[in-house]
Amino acid sequence: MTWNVNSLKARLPRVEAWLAEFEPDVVCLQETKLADDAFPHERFAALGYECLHHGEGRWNGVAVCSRVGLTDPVAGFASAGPPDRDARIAWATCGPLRVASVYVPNGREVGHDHFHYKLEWLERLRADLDECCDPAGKVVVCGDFNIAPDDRDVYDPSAFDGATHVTPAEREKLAALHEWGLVDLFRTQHDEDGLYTWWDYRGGDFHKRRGMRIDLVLGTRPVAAAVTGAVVDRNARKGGRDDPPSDHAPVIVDLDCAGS
DNA sequence: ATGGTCGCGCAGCGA
Repeated sequence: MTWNVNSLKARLPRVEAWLAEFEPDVVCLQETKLADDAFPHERFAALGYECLHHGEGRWNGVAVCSRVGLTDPVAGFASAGPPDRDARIAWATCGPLRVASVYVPNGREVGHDHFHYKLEWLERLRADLDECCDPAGKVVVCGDFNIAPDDRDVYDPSAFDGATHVTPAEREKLAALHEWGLVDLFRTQHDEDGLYTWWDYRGGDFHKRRGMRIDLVLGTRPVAAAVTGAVVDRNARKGGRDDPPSDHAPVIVDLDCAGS
């Protein structure tokens, strides 16, 4: 499962209730907005999870949590090179899977410095795969990509003309991940449009079904062959002042890992 | 009605 929680501090009761109900084996979180020493390891341990957190405090922050073991943790990019300026990726081995939780830079506006950072960040993610992973192995890269892979992943493509998340430049970087060997696991199960993972808080967008599918679970072909189902839990996007939701919903992919 | 919503943290930025 992957979920951009938009502050784990603000979302902890909701995340705990969700984990207790669905009991996923591997959990990737983004936008924890916590420093490492503020991560509630004991609360996750109480639910059976061992966690790797990579955070900085006010912004960003990612985690990989597992109840099937967690080894070989890497906080940040795994490949050679200078450290990332933000806390946006963490790698760990969970059972048979090599897993990355990623929070791809938003980009802000096309042409903005942050947009170039986004494109370079995606190139660096490809370098992690090239240097540290095998496309014949069982690798999962999931999280908030801040890219809608296709026009069917956006409620109104014309509303995003000239905006980030849909440009050819961003989609080409995503294509480079597919060329390496990653498959969009959700799309192995569902072809239709209108299936989103993020809705703006403003304007009642969630209730008007104005969203985007920008949270992705990518896996190598051996993983794709094991997929038995995939869903977005829209219910987790519901709620009001007494139980405020993240602006993202969790994406769950079921794998049959018998024999691995 | 010239906004609209969050989180962080206490102004205004980032999403």
